[in-house]
Amino acid sequence: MKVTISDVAKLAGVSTATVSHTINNTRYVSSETKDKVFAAIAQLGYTPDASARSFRTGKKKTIGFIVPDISNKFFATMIESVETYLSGKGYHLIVANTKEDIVREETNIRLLTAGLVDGLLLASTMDNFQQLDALIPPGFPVVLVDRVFDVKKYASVCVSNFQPIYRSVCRLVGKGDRRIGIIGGLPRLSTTKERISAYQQAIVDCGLPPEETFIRYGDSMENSACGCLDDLMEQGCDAVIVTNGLMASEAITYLHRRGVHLSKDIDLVSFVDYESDFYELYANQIDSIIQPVDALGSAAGEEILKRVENPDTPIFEKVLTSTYKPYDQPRSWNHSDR
Amino acid sequence: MKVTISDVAKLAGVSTATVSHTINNTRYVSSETKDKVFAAIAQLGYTPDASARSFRTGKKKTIGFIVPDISNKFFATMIESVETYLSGKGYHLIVANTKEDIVREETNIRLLTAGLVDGLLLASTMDNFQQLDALIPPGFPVVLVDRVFDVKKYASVCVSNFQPIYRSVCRLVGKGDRRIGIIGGLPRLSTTKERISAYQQAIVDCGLPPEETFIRYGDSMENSACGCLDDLMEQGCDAVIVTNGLMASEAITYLHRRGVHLSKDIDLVSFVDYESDFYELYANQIDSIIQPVDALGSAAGEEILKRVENPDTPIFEKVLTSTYKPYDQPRSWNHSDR
DNA sequence: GTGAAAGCGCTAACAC
DNA sequence: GTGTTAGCGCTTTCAC
Repeated sequence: MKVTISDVAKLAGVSTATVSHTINNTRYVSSETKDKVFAAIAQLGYTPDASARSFRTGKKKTIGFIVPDISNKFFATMIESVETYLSGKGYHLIVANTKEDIVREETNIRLLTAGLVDGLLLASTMDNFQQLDALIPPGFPVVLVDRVFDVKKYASVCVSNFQPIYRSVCRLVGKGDRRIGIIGGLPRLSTTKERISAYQQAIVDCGLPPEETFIRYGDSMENSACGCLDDLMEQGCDAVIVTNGLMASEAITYLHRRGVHLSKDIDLVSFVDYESDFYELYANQIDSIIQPVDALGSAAGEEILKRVENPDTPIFEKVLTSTYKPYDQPRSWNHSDR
Repeated sequence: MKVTISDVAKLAGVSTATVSHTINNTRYVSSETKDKVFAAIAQLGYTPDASARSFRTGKKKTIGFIVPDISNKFFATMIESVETYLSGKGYHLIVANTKEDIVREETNIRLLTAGLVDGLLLASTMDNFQQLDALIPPGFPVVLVDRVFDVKKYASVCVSNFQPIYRSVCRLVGKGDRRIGIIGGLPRLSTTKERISAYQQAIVDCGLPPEETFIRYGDSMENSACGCLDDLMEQGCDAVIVTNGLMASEAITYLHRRGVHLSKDIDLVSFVDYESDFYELYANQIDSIIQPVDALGSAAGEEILKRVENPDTPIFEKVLTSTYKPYDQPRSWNHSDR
């Protein structure tokens, strides 16, 4: 049978209040009493019931994290770092995976916010902010991660998308490339939009003719990059920018199989997932944009806990910067590049 | 303010019992009453509080899954498939990541079983069964996943490890290789032990001299394979078996960088993570052992729910089989190979 | 066909 | 320094 706090109290010869306070260090208890309580706990093998506790306090000590694709190393690594951060603070993490499916996301938001978690980290696959907003109970702590919205109602933690893509284009142009294509993720995502618009602006700024057909969109998941790549190569692109690590691996694999040589036959720039094997293998043949995944994760953890513990924390966007790693540092100026 | 079941009852002009039964379809309610209740629910925007509910019923509708390494695609994919299975049955999944750390595993087992989840899926990094067993509350539903123990106290879902490794050795020998090395994962894991012993037995059966130094162990995580590989190559191995997909990617990358050609300079056999890019890229140069990850995941989900819903379900081991994919099908017999 | 009411195990006033 | 006790929101017996 389940052993409860009153069993402990009875055996220790004290009240349940004392047992509770002893366990939680929440008011003074004399050391003799403490000893008795702990002895009773040990003897009975008592473990406080987490659901009774969270029911009573309203605190679950759990954060939900809704990710679009757990098998994408970018998110897997982030989950890892969020979890490490949270568990250091005594919190748990519930992960839900939407596979970039809006309906799955809706379901999960509803379920998680209905008393399962204290706060929500959300890398949303939605594009309609109203739709999202309607699902969040008023006042519920939410931090958007990686993907944001125009309406700045929720705090967010993300990575600057504009600068590295802009720079990519400039470098490619400087290298002599004139037909520069780009493969984006799902068009509805803020990350995709930002990256594409950085590309467009850079193309114009560099004096190249804008070609709508050089912009191709994948689905941000596996097995969507090759078609785009085919398409761009058919159009005679001499350089391609890939805006997501998963699609980049695919692109590299595909080019390799087709016997296309990186940086000789075609220039590639890509977001890469740090420490992934592909990064190691091709780091010297492509420009890499390395996102600070671990930092993103802990920042996300930090922000959501702030808001769980103090709901009045002001809204703001935290923007981290990626590292741009040119594959072949050109003769450099005397001063730093960044 | 929070809207509760009695607010709904009041507005609908019925009792809380009726509201509860209406929501849960748990006894007959006339359709007029139902209508009133649903109208009130809609009007107030009522959502039943999950923690009150699970406190009351003792059911959390949540399963915990403790994995050793979430950034390993094998486990990431499995999480995905477990979650898909569970959410179809109205259950949630809490994932905890141990990074192959026994202490983190202990902490997580304790936390999850203390009222957070109804059942536990466990891909344990422990080797001492007693230590594990002591952490599980008596009667708590547990299913071991991928990694098992000699003592068959808990149900398990895993993949046959012996046969594919044994076959690997035989094929390599048939190809003419005589110095066959193997890189295992953490030595304490059942998967590693089974694979190594399959290797040893096959070596002996094929009449090769057993060489202890041809057996090397990584840590089942990233960045541990290269050292082992170096070592084996220094010893003049002409073939290497890698027993885990993550380490295989590394091995391939590393060989590539060192300019060693697969299947020419060295033969490689490896567990690969299906659909990973490396698989695509090198499938035609190495023998691959493909584990049925999705099937593992749904089997794990199925088994744990069975046990959550009926604690008396008999213990048994479910063993799935991997697909062995020779890289270069030799002229084959008329009948099937398997 | 529906209501009243007793708790589930715990925490936290409030009281002494 | 410790005890008493009122609920948290829900489900579910028992009663009508």
